[in-house]
Amino acid sequence: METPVLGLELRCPHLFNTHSCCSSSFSLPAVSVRILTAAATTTTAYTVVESPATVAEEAPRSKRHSNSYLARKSAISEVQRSPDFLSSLQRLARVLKVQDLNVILRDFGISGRWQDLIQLFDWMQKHGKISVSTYSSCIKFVGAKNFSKALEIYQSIPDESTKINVYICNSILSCLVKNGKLDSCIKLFDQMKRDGLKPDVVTYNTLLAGFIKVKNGYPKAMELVGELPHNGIQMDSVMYGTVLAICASNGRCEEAENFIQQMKVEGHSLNIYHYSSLLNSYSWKGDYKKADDLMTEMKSIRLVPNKVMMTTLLKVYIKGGLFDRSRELLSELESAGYAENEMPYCMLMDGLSKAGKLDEAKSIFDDMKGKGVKSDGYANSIMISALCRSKRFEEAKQLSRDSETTYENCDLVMLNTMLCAYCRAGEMESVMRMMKKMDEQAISPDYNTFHILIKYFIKEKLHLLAYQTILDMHSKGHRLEEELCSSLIYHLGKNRAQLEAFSVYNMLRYSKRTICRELHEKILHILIQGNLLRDAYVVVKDNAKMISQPTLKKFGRAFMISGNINLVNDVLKVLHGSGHKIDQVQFEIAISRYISQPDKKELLLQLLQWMPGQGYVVDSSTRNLILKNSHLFGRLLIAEILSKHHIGSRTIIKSRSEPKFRGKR
DNA sequence: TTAGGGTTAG
Repeated sequence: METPVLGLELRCPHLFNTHSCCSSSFSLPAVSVRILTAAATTTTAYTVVESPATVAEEAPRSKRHSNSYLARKSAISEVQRSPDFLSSLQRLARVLKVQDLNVILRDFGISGRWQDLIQLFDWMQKHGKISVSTYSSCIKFVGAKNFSKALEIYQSIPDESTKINVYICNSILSCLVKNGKLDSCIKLFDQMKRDGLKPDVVTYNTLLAGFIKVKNGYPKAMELVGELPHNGIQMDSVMYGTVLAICASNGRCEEAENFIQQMKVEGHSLNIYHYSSLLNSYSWKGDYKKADDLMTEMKSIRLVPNKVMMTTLLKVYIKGGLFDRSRELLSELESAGYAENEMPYCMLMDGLSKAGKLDEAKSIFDDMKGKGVKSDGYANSIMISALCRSKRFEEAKQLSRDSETTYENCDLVMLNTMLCAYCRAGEMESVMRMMKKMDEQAISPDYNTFHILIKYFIKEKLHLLAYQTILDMHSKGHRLEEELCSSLIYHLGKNRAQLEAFSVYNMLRYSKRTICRELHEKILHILIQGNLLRDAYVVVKDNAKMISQPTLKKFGRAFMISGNINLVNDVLKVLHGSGHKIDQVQFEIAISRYISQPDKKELLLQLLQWMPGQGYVVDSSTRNLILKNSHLFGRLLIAEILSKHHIGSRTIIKSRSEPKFRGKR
C-alpha cells in the first residue's frame, strides 16, 4: 500500500482511523490528556450539581443526614475509590440511584478514567439505570477522544424520543464540531430536525461555533442565524460572542461593528469576549487606530484587558507594521506575566521577518532565548523559515541542526520547516534523516511535506523519484498543484519519460475542473515526441479547441505517418471538427498508407467519400496515385468517387473565384 | 440539571 520513497517509507497512517486507535482501550497520548483535563476544568460548574458535596448541601434542607442519603454518599465515594469498582458497584447496586451513577460517570470522565467510564456506562445500560444525563455526559466525555464511539452511543439509544432530546442532541453535535466534522454535524442536525428535534439557543450556538475556524464560514453562519426567528430563538450574549468570533476570523470588521451596535440596541452588555473578537477583526488590516479607540472604550467601562486581549492587540500592531509599539507592548506583556511562553515573541519575529527585518527578528529570537522563555520549538521554526525566505540557507541549516538536538519530539510543521531548510541547502543526507525521523515517529507527511520533497527531487534531477512521490501524494488524496505538476511534466518529457509525464497530466486533469491551456499543448508535444499517438489523440479529442493550429498540424502529420491506421479517419474528422483546416500533405500521407494496405480499402473509400462534403478534394498527384492503384479498390467505384472530387474542386474554385456574384443571383 | 462563546506562532 505504501509507496517507498528514497528507500524509506513515507508512512501515512489513517487520518481518522479511530477504530484501530481507541475502540478497545482508552490509553491516551499526553496531548489528549492535557486537552481533556483542560476541558474537564471548564465543566466543573455543571458537575457540582450532582456531586456528593452538593448532595450534602441539599439534603439537610429536607431531611438532615438521612440514612439513605448517607448511604448513597458513601456508596458514591466507595465506587469512585475502589480499585475494582465493578464489584463494588454490584454490591452497592441497590443503594445507588441513577443520578448517583451519573455523578460517578462524570467523575470518571473528569479524571480521565476512560476504560472505567465505558464499563460503567455498559453496566448502567445493562441494568436499565440510565437517564438523559447519562447519555449526554457519556457522549461528551467519550466524544472528546473518540467521536465515532460517541456516535455509536448516540445511535444505540433505543428510544426515538430520547434521540431527539435537546440535551443529548446538543452534546453529540458539539462533539462533532469539536472534532472538525462540521459537515457531518450539519447533516445530523437536519436529520434530527426531521425526526422532531426542537433546537434551542444552545443547539444553534454549538453549530455556529463550528464556523469560527472555517474558511468562508461567514455566509454559512449567517444562513444559520437567519433560521433563528423561524424557531422563535433570540440571540443571547453568548451567541453574539460566537457570531463576532466568526466575523473576526473572516476579516469582517464592519459586520462585527454592526453586531456590536445591534447588541447595544438590544440592551446587552459587552464583555471581554465581545471586545476581543472585535479587536481581532481589526487585526486583518492592522487597523491600530480603531484598536486603540476600542481599548479606550473598554477601559472606560472598567473592563481590564486580559492576556488574550493584549496578545490580540500585539497582533494588530504587528499587522499594522508598528514595530516599535509592538516591542513596547511585548515588554508590557512580559511585566504582566503574559509572555511566559514563546507565542507573542513568535508573532513579532514572524511579522518582522515578513516585513524584511530579518535581523530585528533575530534579535527578538536571541532575546527570547536569553530570557529562558518556554519554547516548544516554534520560535526556531519561524527563524528557520525566515532565514530560508532570505535565502540564508547555511544559517537555516545550522539552526535546523541545533533544533534537532534541542527538541527531540518535533511535530509535523517543525519537521517540514527543517526538511525545507535542508532541501534548499542541498543536504541530501539530512533530508533522508528527516524522512526517517517522520517514519520512526509515525508522523504522516502532509501536503507541504510532499510539495517540499517533489520540488527538491526536481531540483536534484531525480525526476522519476519526484514522479513516484507525486503518485504517493495523489494516492493519499492530496490536492495537486498545477505549477508543480507542470514543471514535473516538462522535466519528465525532456528526459524521455513520456508515459510518466502523461500520467501526471492525467492525475491533474482528472482532479481539477480546469487546467491551463498551455499544459494540453505541452503534453501533446511530449506525446508526439514519444510517438504515443493514441494518447495524443485522446488529448486532442478532449481539448482540440484549446490547442494551437501549428500543434494540431504537427499532431495530424505525426498520426498520419505512424498512428494506428484504423483511427486515421477518426483523427481527421476530429481535427476538422475542431475547426482545423487539414492540409493536403496529411491527406496524401493517409491515402498512401491505405494504398499500401489494401485490406483497409473500406477506410480509404470512406475517407474519399467524406472529403468533398467538408470542402476537401484530393490534389492531382494523390489522384494519380489512387487511379494507378484503382484495381485494388474497384475501378468503377473509384472513378465515381473521384468524379465527385472533380466536381467538388470546380465548385471550390468557382466559389473562390466568383464569390461576388453569389449573392446577386 | 445534561449542552454553548474570545486570542495564538510554523
